This record gives sequence, C-alpha cells and structure tokens, in this order.
Amino acid sequence: MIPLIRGVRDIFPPDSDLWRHIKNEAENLFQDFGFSEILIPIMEKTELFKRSIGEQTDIVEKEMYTFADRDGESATLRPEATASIARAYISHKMYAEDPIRKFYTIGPMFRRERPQKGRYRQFYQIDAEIFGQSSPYADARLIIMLKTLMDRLQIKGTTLHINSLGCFKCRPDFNNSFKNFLIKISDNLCQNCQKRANTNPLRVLDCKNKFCAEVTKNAPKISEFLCQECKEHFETVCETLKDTNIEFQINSRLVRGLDYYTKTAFEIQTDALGAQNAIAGGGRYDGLVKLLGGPDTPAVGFAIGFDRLAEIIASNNINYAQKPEIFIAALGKKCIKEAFLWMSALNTAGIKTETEFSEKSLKSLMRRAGKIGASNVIIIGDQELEKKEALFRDMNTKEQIEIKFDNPVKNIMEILSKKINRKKG
RNA sequence: GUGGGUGUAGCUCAGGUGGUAGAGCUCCAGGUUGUGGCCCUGGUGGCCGAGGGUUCAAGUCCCUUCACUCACCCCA
Repeated sequence: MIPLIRGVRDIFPPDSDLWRHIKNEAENLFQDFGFSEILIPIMEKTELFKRSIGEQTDIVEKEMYTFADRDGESATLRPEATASIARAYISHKMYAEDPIRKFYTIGPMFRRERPQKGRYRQFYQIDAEIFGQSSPYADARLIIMLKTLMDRLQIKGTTLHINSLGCFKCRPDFNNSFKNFLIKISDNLCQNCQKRANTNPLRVLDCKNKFCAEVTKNAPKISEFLCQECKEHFETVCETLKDTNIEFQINSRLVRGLDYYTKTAFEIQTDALGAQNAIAGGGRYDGLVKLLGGPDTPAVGFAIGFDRLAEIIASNNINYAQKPEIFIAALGKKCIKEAFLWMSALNTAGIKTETEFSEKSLKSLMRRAGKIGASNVIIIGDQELEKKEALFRDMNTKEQIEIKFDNPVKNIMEILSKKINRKKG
C-alpha cells in the first residue's frame, strides 16, 4: 500500500456529508449577501505570494510549497486565497467595469507546517473578499456575514476578537515607539521575540510566552497612535457591530500573520480545538491591490478554516448523509431486472432510490433497507410479478399497500406526495 | 525545525514476570415456508507499523527506522 503524504487526508462519508452541508450553508448565505463565486488557480507564480503576504512572514519564509516548473519558472501551491483573488481583480481589470466586487471561494490551501490537531498541510478555506469599498460598513457587513454563518452552523462557544492595525500613515509611528519600548525590555523577552523585535515587532504582541505577555503589558498601544481616519473607521465598525447585536471584544494584542493587513483585523476564536484557537480571521487590506500593480483600491476579507469548522460541528454527531426515499427489494433474477428499470425511472424523476442487484433473502434485503435508512420499501417477488402489483411498505408506520405495475413512477409519486401533505396537515 | 505520547482485526481496545493471538462493534449468513431496526447462533477478517538482534521460543526484551498524534512555533 502506498501511504499518504504527510499532512494530507481523504474526506469521505460521513465527514464528506458534513462538509457538503457546511459548503451549502456558506454558499447560500454568501449569495444572499450578494457575493459571487470566483475560482482561482491552485498554483501561482511564487512572486505573487512573496509580494503580498510579505517576505518576512512565516508563511513565505518556511511554509510554502515552492518548486521549479519544467521551464524553470518558480511556482507555488497557494497558501491562502486573498492574493490570487486580488491578482485576478487586477489582471482582468475588473475595476474598469465595476470597481465594487464581492467574491467568495472555497478550496484547498497548502502550507508545510508540522501537522497537529486542526492543522493540516492541505487544508480548506472558505474565503470572502470585498473590493472597492473603503467604508467601515463594508468591514461590519463582512463580520456580520461571518457571524451569521457561525450561527447557522450552530457553532457555539466562540468569541470575536477585533482590533485596528492602523494604516500606512499612522502605523510607522506606533512601530517606532513600540520598537523603542522593546529595546528597553529586550533582556526580558524570549529568544524568539528578541529576533522579532527587529524583523516584525508587531508579532511580539502575539507571543504566548507568559513572561513576554507580562513585560509588554505596559507597552504602547496601537489604539493610542491611530490617526483620525483610522480611529473613526474603527469606532464605526465597533458601533455597527453593537447596533446589530454582535458580541465582540477589542483585543489590542491581535495581530495577523500576513503583512498586507491595515485598519480592521478580526479573528473568531474557540477553545474547542486545543492549541488551534482561530477558526476564522480577516481584516482590511487597503494597500494590497496597489502593491500588486493595480489601482489604489480598498479591500477587506476573511478566511474560515473549513477543517476546523467541520471538526467542531462533527462533535455534535449529527448525520448529514442522504437517505433514500425508496429501496426496492427484488427477489430473484426476473424481479431484479424489473427493479432495476423502476429504480432508473425513479432516479431520473428525481426520487432517491436504491436496490440490490444480487439475489438475497427478503430478510437480508429488508435489513439492508433499514441500514441505509430508506423511508419506504417496494417489494417485488414472483407473486407481484404475476399479479403486476408491487408491495409498497412505509418503514415507519409499517403500512403496506399495493401499487400497479403500469406507470410505477406516477403511482409512486402520488403516494409520496400524499404522505408529504399528510405530514403538513 | 524541537520535544512528549502512541503504534495488535474495518473501528474501539485486551493481551502480569517471553511459549506461536482475543473481546465488543461493524460486515456476512441463519433463527422453518417472502418482511428491517431489538435479541440469539454461527461465520469472514490480523506476516501484532517495518527492519534487525537476543533466545530452543518474542505482540511481549534490546536496537534502528517509519508512521500517526499532541504540544512548541505559526496560523485558518
């Protein structure tokens, strides 16, 4: 047997049933919010991710699946979706026809980290982005959409953390002040943070080391440095969330791992997945489109960890598998042939129907019908074949009635619709 | 990249001081003539992660290796 590549996995029933449920809920919701689907490549030129995510980030430095294509070009398996969507926005000059665009995409991402709970090398993200709207209402709308999805999927015990990272005008001031602070307390920081103090100071805030958290307690806060524009922006986002009854907490230590974020940053956290506490994260990235060679375009987006969502929902033990409406139990060769024809006709008519192709006892067939959760069983044996009347059994009520062989699809649909009416009535 | 834990049937796991593998669930077939979920009976299924060593004899001891897993790191 050929083993799997580390960090990748197969998703199959019952998990894949749950996955389909999540995907459907997300897509329906996004459509309601006016988002269109965009499909983007699994791989891109390496340069795209280096430029957008940032050379100094962990993702680019050590986690990307980068390889030389046969012509020598450096290609990379996408570690996230935002860069590609921004690239697509620019390369098709979408802004020319309508600068305001709302997209979503669902698919696999690749990062070469050490696998652990809720973390895989091939993992799936549900991603949504808004281009061309600088208003804080765009941020709020996205967060509302995200929260609504969590509610619809019945994800409980989550907290929404939100922060503002400032913009290109005010963040440098904070960075300088923060760096100076770090230099003073440098000796008390962990080794990692001492390094980060130079390369990517904001990340020090994110350190889980207790001592680092302690000594940075009195560090300058980014909120004190925000320019008027950023401040108002953040306040409006927070107010809007309050007005729409969305609970959140302002977390001044929330920093994101990608360089392109500006202003609003947010994360949905859970304690259900061990160390992997983020199930969704996002924020505003007003500089990215320009950085990638497009016009100056504001943008905001988020990504949800699909695998993590699925793992949380799976603990509810709800079965999302499709169950057949009808199972045809056929006894003997002739009846199996008849059953096959009925099944095909019913499938074509849109009724979920199954049958068994091999000759088995009725008991065995009934067991199978019960096992796969069929609501009704149609029995066709030699007696029925002769009378040209099959037996229709309701598996819940155990009622059995006879149905004529002529036009079985029509007869069966009539029975089924009567039942639905009875349930409604 | 660094540490800890674990590797025995499809799944969950038993297998003191070494003597050539078990249970529950699943699956399959029966429990009298053509009817499911419960129950009963029987059956299928494992080179005990892989390689090497010690021994008359190793799932059980030693070494090596691989995989999985959790944590650090980082993020979704």
